[in-house]
Amino acid sequence: MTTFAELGLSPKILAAVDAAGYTTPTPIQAGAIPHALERKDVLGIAQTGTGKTASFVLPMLHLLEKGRARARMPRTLILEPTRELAAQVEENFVKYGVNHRINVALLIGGVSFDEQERKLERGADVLIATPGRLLDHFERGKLLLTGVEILVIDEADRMLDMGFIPDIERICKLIPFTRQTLFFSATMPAEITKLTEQFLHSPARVEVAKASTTAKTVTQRLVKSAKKPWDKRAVLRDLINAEGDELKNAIVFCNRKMDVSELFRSLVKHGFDAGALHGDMDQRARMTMLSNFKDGNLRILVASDVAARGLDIPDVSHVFNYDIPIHAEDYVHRIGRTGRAGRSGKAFSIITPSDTKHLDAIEKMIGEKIEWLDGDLSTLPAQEETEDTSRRGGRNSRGKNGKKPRDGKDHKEKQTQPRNAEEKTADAPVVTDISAIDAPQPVLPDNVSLGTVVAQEPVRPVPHKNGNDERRQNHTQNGQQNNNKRHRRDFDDEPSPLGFGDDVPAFMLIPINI
DNA sequence: AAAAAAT
Repeated sequence: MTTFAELGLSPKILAAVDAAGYTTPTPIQAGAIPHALERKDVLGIAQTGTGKTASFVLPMLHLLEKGRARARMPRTLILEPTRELAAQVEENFVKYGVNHRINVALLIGGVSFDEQERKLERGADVLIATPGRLLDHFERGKLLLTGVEILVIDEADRMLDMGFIPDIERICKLIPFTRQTLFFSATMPAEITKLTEQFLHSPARVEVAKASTTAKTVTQRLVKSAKKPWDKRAVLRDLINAEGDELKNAIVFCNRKMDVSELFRSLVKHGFDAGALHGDMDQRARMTMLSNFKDGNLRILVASDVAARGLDIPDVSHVFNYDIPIHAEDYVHRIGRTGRAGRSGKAFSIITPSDTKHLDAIEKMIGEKIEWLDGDLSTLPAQEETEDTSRRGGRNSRGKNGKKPRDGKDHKEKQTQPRNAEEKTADAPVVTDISAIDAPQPVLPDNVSLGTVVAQEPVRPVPHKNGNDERRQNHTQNGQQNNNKRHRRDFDDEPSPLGFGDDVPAFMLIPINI
């Protein structure tokens, strides 16, 4: 079996790898590193969790040992689809670069430009960036890409999903033809193949066996539930409680950011050690949540698919699909967060009657039927509910009289009853303001989870620019860094209006059909 | 039925 020493890496790097506790390269590392050291282009086809990051970080460190960076002219560039992934790659440079003197700059959105600019000015050996912020710096003239010797494009298929390909093409064209390109993708759809033909020069193709779609070490179960949020939340709480001490830490996936916030607040209210992670949260809160979870200071992380792929969170004991993913491949990515490195893991998916289509697609894709934990949907107690009130009725009632739905009679008994029952059991510290999730947070001691701290230190409201505003609105501590794309309601223990509440402008009540 | 990413 190959060792790292045989790959041709410098002594400094070997020492760092050794110190990090690694002795044997993974297949993608053994395959890609020698080619990368020969300055050849590499096309790496590998899933996350295969040691892909080190397969470009290590040879990059080797090649950076000669020469120095000049101001505003980074020597290497790594493109990542999400901010968390970019930050994770930076951590790898810290880990493997302990014996090197290299400047690394992380260019991601959601944080201030100043420090990023300072690092560019000082001369960066390695630039790790998400496409948007990189182009932003470029357009501001803070950055010259003409000195880039190595370009890494990571998670290319995900970049495609996210609509980044035009940005990637643009960035590639700004970098000299003579560069070396290391290109990684988990899958090779036609668009990605086209991109590699365009930007790679006779690449060495390194493909590692696709980790069997769902690791054998993961126990998968389906759990039936009625479709109302409070039903699903109760099912989830029962599941978590039933797992007891076996559940060391868990990621709970929701399909929508709003549901992440809602479920997070509900779990905290019910006394669970929970945190939230989604793309509309303030960047600092995102980072804090993730690092607390990684460090074991947070037991349950409720997340959108921002956490589904690539994030290196070792040793997650449980994954819950609070919502079954809409795209079958996301199921594999999500449950792949557990059962890593041969450890055992459990993945529970909550299934409601309207989820059967997506479930079928998932089972078809993974080529197996997933077992039900406690009887399939046919054993679900009948719901006397029909189409009427829950969605359309509720919305119309608000539209017509402009009242909050909780005041009206439109809500059935059935709907308010269980919700109240749930609320009564609340005994945990309560997060008093939704902006606590979305606004900048004070720096927290490492051993304190964000969920707990925000309960003690609610974010103070800041007056609106116009001063006279009594309506609820988003507030941040200093007016900057508001990533919210839509109005967020305050957290007040009650179902509250999602829109303007009582202040709906007349024109907004005109029905539209698009 | 969504999420992600520049502001």
